[in-house]
Amino acid sequence: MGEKYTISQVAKAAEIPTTTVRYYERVGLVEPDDRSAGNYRLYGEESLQKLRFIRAAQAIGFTLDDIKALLEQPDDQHPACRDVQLLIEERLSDIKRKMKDLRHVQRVLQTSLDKCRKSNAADCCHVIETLEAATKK
Amino acid sequence: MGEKYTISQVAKAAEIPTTTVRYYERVGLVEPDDRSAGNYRLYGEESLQKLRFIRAAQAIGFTLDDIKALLEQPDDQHPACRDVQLLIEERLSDIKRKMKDLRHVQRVLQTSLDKCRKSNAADCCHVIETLEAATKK
DNA sequence: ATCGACGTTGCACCTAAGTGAAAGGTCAAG
DNA sequence: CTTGACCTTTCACTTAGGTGCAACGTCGAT
Repeated sequence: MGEKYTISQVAKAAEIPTTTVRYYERVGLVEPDDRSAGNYRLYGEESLQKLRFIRAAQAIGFTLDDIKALLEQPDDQHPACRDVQLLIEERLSDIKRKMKDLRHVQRVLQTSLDKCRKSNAADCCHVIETLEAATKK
Repeated sequence: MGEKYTISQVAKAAEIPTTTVRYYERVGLVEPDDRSAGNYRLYGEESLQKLRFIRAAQAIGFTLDDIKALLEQPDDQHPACRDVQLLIEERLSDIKRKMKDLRHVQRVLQTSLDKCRKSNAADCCHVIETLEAATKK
C-alpha cells in the first residue's frame, strides 16, 4: 500500500521511456503522486495503471488529447460516459474510412504492379502513368 | 507549345495552393521552367503534369521523399524500374499491416462499445478496463 | 570521500508536410 | 499614376509525440 515507484521503476513497469513519462506530465496526463526528500518523482500503483492505460488507448488509435479527456473524468461520478461512447464511435468511423481508403490504394497499387511485371521489363515504368490514370478517375 | 503558366495558374490547374508549389520547389520536387522579366516563376505543361503526379502519388500513400526518388529517374533511360517495383511492394505490405492493425482495433472498440451499450448506462465507463484488457492480450 | 547510476530542470531539436506573415516588387486596368 | 491583384523572398510557426543534451543534484556502495 505504501508502494512508491521512482520514475525509472514506473517507466520500466509500463514499458515507456522515462523521458516520455516526464513528457506525459508536461502535457498534463500523469502527475507523480509525491516527491521524495531529494525531489525525485514518486508514483503509486494508480499512476502505473494510468500509464498503462495511456499506452493501451494509444495503441488503439486514440490521441493523447482524447486520452486526456478520458482521464479527466472525475471518478466519484461516471459522467463522461456519453463522451466515451461518442469517442469510440468516432474512432470506429475513422477506422471504416481509413480501411476503405486503404483498400482503394491497394487495388491501384496491385494493378500497377501486375502491369509492371507482365510487360517484360520493357516499359515497366509506365507504372507512373498508370498511377495517375487510376487516381484521376 | 509556348504555354507558360504563372504560379497561380499552374497551382489552380493542379489544385494545389501556390504556397505548396513553392514548398515543393524548396524541397527539390518541381522547378519552374523559366522566369519572366519580372522574376515571376513560369511553368510549362510538363511541370503541371509533374505536380499532378505528385498529388496522385501522395494520395496513394507515397511520401514526398518516395516521390522525389521516382521523379529523379533520368528519362532517357528507364533505370530505376526496379526501384519503382520495390517501392510499390513496400507500400503494399505497409497497407496489409495497417489493415490488419485496423481490423484488430476495430474488433476491440466494437466489443467495448457493445458492452457499453448493453450495461444500461450504469457501469458503462468500465470501457476503459475493457480496452486495457483487450490490448494486453 | 568518491564513483556511478540515477534523478532534476530547461531548452532545443526531430519528422512531415506544409501554412502564415512581413516587406517589398510587378503588372494591368482605369 | 494610382490601385489592387498578383508576385518575390525570408523566416517563423504549426501538429503530434516525443528525443537529446547540458548542467547540475542525489543516492548507495565501496
